[in-house]
Amino acid sequence: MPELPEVETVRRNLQSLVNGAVIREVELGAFTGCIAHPAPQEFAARLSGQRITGTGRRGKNLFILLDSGDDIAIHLRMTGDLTVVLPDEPRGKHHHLALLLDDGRELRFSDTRKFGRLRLLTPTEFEEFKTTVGPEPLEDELTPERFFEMLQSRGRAVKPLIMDQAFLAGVGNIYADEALFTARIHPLRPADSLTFDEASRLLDAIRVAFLDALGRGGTTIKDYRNALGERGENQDYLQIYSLSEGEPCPRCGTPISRIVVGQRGTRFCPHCQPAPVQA
DNA sequence: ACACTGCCCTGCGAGC
DNA sequence: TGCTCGCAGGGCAGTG
Repeated sequence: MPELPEVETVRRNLQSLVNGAVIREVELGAFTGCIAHPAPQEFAARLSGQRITGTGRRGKNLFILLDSGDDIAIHLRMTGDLTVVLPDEPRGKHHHLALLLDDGRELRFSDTRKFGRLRLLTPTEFEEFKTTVGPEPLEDELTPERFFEMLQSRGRAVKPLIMDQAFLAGVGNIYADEALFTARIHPLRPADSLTFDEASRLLDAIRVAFLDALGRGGTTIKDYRNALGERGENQDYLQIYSLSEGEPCPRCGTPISRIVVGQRGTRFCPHCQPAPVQA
């Protein structure tokens, strides 16, 4: 499922593939529920004739900037897929939307599980939207001191907290497990119980996980493809997410545990990531 | 304000 | 072999 590195990979693809192109027409598929705002017909009408002037990203949200000043905000959720193809490319079973470009190519959106969403935002709506998303882990403004301070005021378990997009942008289930493993922090540790050293290690582990994955074109467990339809390679380098319960920890050999935290399957090493002490 | 639960949706693997 | 069932999960609405 696309998290920050995968969305950033797609953004870079789109930046080189469609920047400067004009959207001639928007072709709606049978399922228009993927267009969250405004109504599908208005969405299509307002996009037609617009030139793409750039791309952007905030956490897992991808932006396509238009010369009208509006932005298309896209969230791929679990199985959303954006690809740039020639018109003779057959449409997949879960094709939902196509932006027909003036050079003949198409920017297509497909999504098996129909969780992904597109919305067209005015500059005001865009600014408002950005305030709902937490800081970017890869930006320098997020210092270890600031991250520690953010954790200090929160009593909930650290894993669901770092996956909360309003708290921190871009971390999903895969990189949460990877980073907590690297930083040797149990996923159920209350956020405010982390020491400064642990907070610092966690932020660093998130950054390393993201940068490594970016360098390998993202993680493809099953569905993820970039805008060229290619798989990522980072799945071959995951430390713990791809392991099953009972398989040995790659660091110490202790059998890996699997629990459910905030409805998400969670892997950790009970030796390297000791459980919080109950009060 | 914060924390937590249920729901959306389809494909796939396990079990019988 | 073919069926049913339950699981996978990001974000949002609703609840406490």
